Amino acid sequence: MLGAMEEGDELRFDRGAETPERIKAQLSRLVGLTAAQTARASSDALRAVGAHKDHFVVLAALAEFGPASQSALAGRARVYKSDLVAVLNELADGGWIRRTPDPADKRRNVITITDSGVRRLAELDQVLAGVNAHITAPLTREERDQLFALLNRVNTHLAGPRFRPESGA
Amino acid sequence: MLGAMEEGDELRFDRGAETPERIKAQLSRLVGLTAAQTARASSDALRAVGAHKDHFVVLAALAEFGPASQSALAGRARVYKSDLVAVLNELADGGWIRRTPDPADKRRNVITITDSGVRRLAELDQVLAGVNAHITAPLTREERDQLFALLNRVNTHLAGPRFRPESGA
DNA sequence: CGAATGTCAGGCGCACTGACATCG
DNA sequence: CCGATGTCAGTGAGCCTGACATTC
Repeated sequence: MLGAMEEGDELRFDRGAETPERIKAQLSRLVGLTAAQTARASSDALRAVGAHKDHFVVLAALAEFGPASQSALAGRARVYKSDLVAVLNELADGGWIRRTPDPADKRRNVITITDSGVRRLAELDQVLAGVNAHITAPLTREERDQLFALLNRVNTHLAGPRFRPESGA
Repeated sequence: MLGAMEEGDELRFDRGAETPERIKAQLSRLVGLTAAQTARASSDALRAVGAHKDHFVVLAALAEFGPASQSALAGRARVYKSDLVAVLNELADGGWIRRTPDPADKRRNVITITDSGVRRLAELDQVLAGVNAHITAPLTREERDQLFALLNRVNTHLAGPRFRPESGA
């Protein structure tokens, strides 16, 4: 109750930013919840150059694996095929990919990355590298590598189960 | 043109099977984007017990700093005051907090955590500890501590600028 | 008067589901 | 017929902005 609180001056800290140390500590115990913060930084930076996360991921998947059908692409880039449609539209509008019907299977489109798409990918890659640099500014080089290594393992571990952008399921 | 894409590769991932290594590597170079994955895990787990992230954060802020006005609470818990209203309604419905008008300042409400609120907080804490355990399963204890320490620093670094749930701060 | 407080109404982006026509 | 493919429509939570009445 109010017992713990002494005549209303407890509520008098209106100006800024006390640092809730313990809350922050608890929060960063949550890998996930802390994460949201940093996720914004990436998507903000991408938005600044007119892209989304999916643009990057899809272009990367194309660059690595070559042309693919949309559903294959969805699986690789871990994007829902329903969302992929819009992403591909945008990428096609930018001239970064080409979407051509597959003559061998009329249900499919073959998605190909273009030369400017490769350049676009490099651009986005650089943007994201900048974001990472900013995010990890207080860390030393070794610590940064360490962090990425750890996140990579966590990520790999989580990737297996749990995610199925409408594969067979 | 279809050369790079073979047949049954599609979406078969029993144990991270068709996991695009380089994409994953690129993704986890993005602290932020990797983050989104893990964030889901936390909010899913919280939803399973009928809570959101904000429930946890707000209760934690109350437990640590004691009773507070809504705007002070918003600043501490880093929640928008507009969203806080609904959160407090839910927490009040659960009997976890009490919202009483401040006699000294009729604009304000004094938010107090109840005994069952403290218990609720412990419950949520445990839920999240479980999530963390799951997320960081492949890591050793030292690595896990290391990861949290690094994230904590990153978090602290990012917390300063960029965020101001309208407490003017 | 200007500033703060709580509240409500909405917006935007993102992960996700479901249905549907078409084709193999 | 069964299943895969691409597409569209729509949900729901999260983060965020803006306005507004009341009180200081």
